[in-house]
Amino acid sequence: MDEPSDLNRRAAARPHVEYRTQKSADNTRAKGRCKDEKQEPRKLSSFLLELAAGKRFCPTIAPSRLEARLPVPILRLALPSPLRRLFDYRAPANTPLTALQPGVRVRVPFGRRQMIGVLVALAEHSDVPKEKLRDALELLDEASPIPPKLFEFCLWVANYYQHSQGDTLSWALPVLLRQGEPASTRQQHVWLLTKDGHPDDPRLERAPRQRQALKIIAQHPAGLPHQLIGKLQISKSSLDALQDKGLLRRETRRITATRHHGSWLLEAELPLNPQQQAAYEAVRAGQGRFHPCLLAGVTGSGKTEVYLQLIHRVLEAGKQALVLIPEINLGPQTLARFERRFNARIALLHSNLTDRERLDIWLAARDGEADIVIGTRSALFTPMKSLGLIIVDEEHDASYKQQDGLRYQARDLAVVRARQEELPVLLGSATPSLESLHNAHIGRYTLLKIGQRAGNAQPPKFLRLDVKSRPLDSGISRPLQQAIAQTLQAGQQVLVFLNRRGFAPVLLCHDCGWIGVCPRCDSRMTLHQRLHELRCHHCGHVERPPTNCPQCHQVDLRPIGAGTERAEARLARLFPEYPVLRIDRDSTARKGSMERLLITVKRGEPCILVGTQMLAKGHHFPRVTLVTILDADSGLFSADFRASERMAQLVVQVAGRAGRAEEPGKVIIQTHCAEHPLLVQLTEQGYFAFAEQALAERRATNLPPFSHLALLRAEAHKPGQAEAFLEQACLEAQQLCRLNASWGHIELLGPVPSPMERRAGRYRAQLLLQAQARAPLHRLLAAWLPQVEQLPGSRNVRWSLDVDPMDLY
DNA sequence: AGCACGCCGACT
DNA sequence: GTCGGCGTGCTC
Repeated sequence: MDEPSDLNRRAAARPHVEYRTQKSADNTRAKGRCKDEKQEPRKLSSFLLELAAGKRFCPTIAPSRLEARLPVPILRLALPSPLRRLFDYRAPANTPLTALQPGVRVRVPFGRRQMIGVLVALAEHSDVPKEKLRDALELLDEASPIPPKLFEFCLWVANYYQHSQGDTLSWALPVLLRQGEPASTRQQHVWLLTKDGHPDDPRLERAPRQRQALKIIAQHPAGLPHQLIGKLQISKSSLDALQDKGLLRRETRRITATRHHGSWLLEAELPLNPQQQAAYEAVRAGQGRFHPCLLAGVTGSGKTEVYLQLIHRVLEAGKQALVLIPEINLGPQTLARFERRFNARIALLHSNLTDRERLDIWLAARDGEADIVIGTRSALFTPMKSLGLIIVDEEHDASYKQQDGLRYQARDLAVVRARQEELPVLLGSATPSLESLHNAHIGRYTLLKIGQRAGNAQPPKFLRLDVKSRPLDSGISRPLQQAIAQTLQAGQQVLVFLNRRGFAPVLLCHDCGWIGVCPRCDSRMTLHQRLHELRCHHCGHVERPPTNCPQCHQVDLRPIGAGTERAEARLARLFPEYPVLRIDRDSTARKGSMERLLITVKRGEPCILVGTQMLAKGHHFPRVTLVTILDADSGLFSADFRASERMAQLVVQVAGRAGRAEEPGKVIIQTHCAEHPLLVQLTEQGYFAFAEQALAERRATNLPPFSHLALLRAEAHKPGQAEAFLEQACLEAQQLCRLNASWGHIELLGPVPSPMERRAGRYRAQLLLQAQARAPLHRLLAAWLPQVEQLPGSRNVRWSLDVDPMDLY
């Protein structure tokens, strides 16, 4: 054999196929089994093995004849359904075996609908009774549209989070691919002159429109894209006529993004300080192998410059970089910075893309036509032809965890993907998560610290302001008011941080004690005074605030506590000569209003910025020299064991907005427990000292990262229903644990009602699983979930499993 | 999840 | 009389 045929080459290149010769390992409870597969002329399995090994090549026998002698293989498909199993189908008639690569999409009948599934495995026969087995309708791809490594990654993810494989693939693939769109780079029609084509052609003397059209097209020697025809006032009929005369031709092209040649750099790289340099060298040293690094750099230490220079090296090596950013509007800002630096094809995946644009980027990245891909957590599922580096910026950010459906943690998965693709991965943050710090401590990640700020910027000074038994005026104590006044008088800006929207979190009747509660949740409604509304922040329920108490009909209804709206109003009265700008989800709801507010701040005149955590992220306020945190206590005494970690991260991130220029910043934290060890640690010795203390507490209480959690949540319309379901599930789990004591110990905590039992009209409960090691937990989950799915109550409750939950609500 | 089937209340 | 409520069952 001289030339390997296309058929043969494809078979040899095929990734490993899970091939089952005997009865499938799962699906064992299927009632019937087909046993009449004896008459097959030869074993399909041996043929497949030879094919996979590239041995079999038979140019004289047409593929159709070859297959005629083989039994029809069974396709095991992942279908977009929450059911945690694969579905078996007979391959469509006359399907060449070589076309059956894992990852190809297959259109199948499912119930009385059609669906598009993804081929996961081939099998010789199925455990499904013959009469139930149906024929697949068609294969949509010649080869897997999804690169084998990414495909494997998706299956890994499905397994880890105990999510349906089909649903996981659905999440990971662009919408258009799930809908059956061809997975090839977009085609484009362009118009070109033929070699005879010339605007001076005598035949056009009496056809001015055609002549004009030809002139325009002549100006585009590379071809004029068809979409521009309308814009340039060229009519379809002129084009037809010109084509008939043989002056014009149409060509179909793949749209390819080509890079302008030359240097990758558009601007000079900044010099790195020794710590930046060390971090840069350390990551570089890991090129081409799995090398997870945690870059812990204080705010303003120039982490981004390290990223940029590392990416530069990746580009020079002819590879691609994947950059994950949190789910706030940092995209445009990041993109702008990258575009200023690099002459490269940079794609930004953001929420406003059309399905078509998303598919185009997906394909471009897959085919190596994008050099850098920037995006939020879902960008982690972008196929990359030759990935060289993954960066997760602000790795501690909560938005990396998806909170519904497939509840994945993109930061953790970035490390998994890097391990699988043998790449360095860089997690960066000024306030690393305790999980990542722990991983660094035990040597799983390389810890890289940048302690100094770039330039001459001074770190801010922290001050704990004890407000015990001091009156709070809309949440603001007298000493704080004085500090604000001084700062404003000195011509500087003040940032007031309060992580609570609205005017007041409670509306109380002073006469009878009535409180405005949400009719659908176990929660109090927040008063929004300007909107004249009582809002539930948990379900979105809105009502008019009453003028009289609904219970005693008196009129003395008082707002208790303070949110940003109240702080803003109070500050505006206290400091009428200075602008007070509020930045939270309510004040920036309208498009562009954030930008307008920021323009005022950037002008640099003294002003007060009041806001929620929106203020803590991304934006820099060089003229802010005083940061005040109105309430740090909620972070110290929450039922949630991660509350203090989040509080510390927020405080440090907010503080990082101040004192970036020459003026040193000051941070004042109002608290009722100024001597709280965590707070003292944080303010006097910094985030890393705090983190050590917090980690020691986690170790002592056996909480993550020193143990591993999974949370089974359930909610139902009737009270008690969710708990009853979880009780059933718990019994199953106990039984599994008893039968498999060798798996290792797993603690079952609950079921208990959720901390806020009723939410949006549903009663919620949860069952927590805690294990010392990952493996026993996952062994249990894998055996348990199929049982939970079968539970009789599972129809009446909405339930979901959260592996590595971020909050226990 | 979807989407059927199936059996009981208020309405053209 | 039927339109439609959500309980139960199934999807290879």
